[in-house]
Amino acid sequence: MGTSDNIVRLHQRVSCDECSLNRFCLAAGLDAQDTERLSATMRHSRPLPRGHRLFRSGEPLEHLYVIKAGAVKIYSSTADGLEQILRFHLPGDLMGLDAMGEERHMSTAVALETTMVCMLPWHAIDTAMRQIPGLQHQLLRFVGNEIATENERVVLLGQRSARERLAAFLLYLSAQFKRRGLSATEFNLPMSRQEIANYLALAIETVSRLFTSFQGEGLVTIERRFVRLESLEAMRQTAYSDSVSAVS
Amino acid sequence: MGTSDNIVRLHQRVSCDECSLNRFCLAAGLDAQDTERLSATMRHSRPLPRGHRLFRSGEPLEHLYVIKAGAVKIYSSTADGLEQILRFHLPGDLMGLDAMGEERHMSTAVALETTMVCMLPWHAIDTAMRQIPGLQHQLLRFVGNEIATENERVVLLGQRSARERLAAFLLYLSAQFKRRGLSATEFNLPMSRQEIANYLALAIETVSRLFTSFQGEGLVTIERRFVRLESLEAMRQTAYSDSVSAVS
DNA sequence: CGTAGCTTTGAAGATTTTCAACCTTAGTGG
DNA sequence: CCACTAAGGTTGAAAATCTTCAAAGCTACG
Repeated sequence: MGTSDNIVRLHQRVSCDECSLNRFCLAAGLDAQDTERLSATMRHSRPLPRGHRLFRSGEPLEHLYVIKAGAVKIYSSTADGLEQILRFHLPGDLMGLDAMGEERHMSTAVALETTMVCMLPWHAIDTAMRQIPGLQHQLLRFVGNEIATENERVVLLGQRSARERLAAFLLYLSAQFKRRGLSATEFNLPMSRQEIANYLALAIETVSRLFTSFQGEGLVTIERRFVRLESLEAMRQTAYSDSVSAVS
Repeated sequence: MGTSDNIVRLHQRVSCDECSLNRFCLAAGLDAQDTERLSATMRHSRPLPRGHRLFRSGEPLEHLYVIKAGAVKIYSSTADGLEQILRFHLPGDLMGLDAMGEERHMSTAVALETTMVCMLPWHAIDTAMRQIPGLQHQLLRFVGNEIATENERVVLLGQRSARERLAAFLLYLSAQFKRRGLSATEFNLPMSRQEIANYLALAIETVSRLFTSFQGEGLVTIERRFVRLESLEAMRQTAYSDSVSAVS
């Protein structure tokens, strides 16, 4: 038990039309020829094991990555060796955009589970952009959304209690899975408690206790990495107004 | 006393070559004609009073703004009315980039003191980008840097204590002023205690106490909004390793 | 079956917030 | 010119939240 039948595991393969082509080219209004030209430069990774590093802080920007299957964490390391997870990525997500400022990665990307990616050479994108006006526009949109997401993250860390943060995190995952056609209420966490804690800027024990507490209130059912949200509405209550004590 | 002679106030006018033209066009390698064409679309605001709103969350993206003089805070409002200041901007800074994703502002910009800005119509930039390859490249660099800055902010909120955050904030301001040719060790805070507290995700009382404490340790001299950093090195110690008790 | 790694739980402790009061400064009107 | 007021800032004490330390439990894997 734990993993229900209707839960599709993340590492099932997603067709590649779904990733680069669709999100990049078609949305940018490219014609078939342009799409073909760009996708020819694209390389596909073999399955990468848990812990595999896609890129590392400081390295020059060589590729953008689109996840085909699996999950990835992006983290930043401070001078004194502390790590802060900045975001998690799921299939379909584009990674590496934050390197565009300096053409150098400012963060490190590591696979959380067996992961496959498409690699788009940056120089190919760079030259394609000069010829295809829609592409750069699309890219700016992506980056703009990235900033908006980061902003929400600062609000989360700045304004929300531990309880609210964890609830918001579960809702965030729920929305991500739903967008990918998976269950919004039942899923497996791709990351460890330690990684959740780090992401939410909490101690691992705090996360553990909150999970227990959520379960006690009937908000969720949790079994190791399996999560079932018993009520999205109650979870929203918890995420956005802890002051109004969350009764079922 | 408080305001020394050698401290140039922010609201002294910065020449406009300094803002849009320089940062945007010249850096993008545009020729004189292109630069001229783009700068012709640019509008200059009259001095805006403290509290003036430049743009508001939800509004469609109409302009990018470059600060000529003054200071601006960017904040995001949550559904339940809480505000989180995302960043402060000083003369020369470009604002509005985070609206590119949805072509709609996701945050609100308000003048902290009397402020003057250049307004660049987004449609002009958008069309110019299609013709001038260097421009979009430059824009992507800007946005990339914005993401890198946001990342650092998440690390600050996630990994640093109140003490470390405030020290890092003072060093951040110091660097900003230095970059603008002003004193790195003596300046006036453009924002209130409340705004500092909100930015650092702390209670206003905590900020106040820390200022007092810093002063007691001889790290700074503070008088209302005037700040003198007595030792940048000691302040760095405080910002990055509070564990090693900060002795002069 | 045993070990290693991750997770949970409890108790004590630290940091930060909240509440409440007071102080200071700048602006206002008598 | 001076007192008054409002806004912002400081300080102290109590309380809450979250973390740390320590130990034990569980699961997966060899």
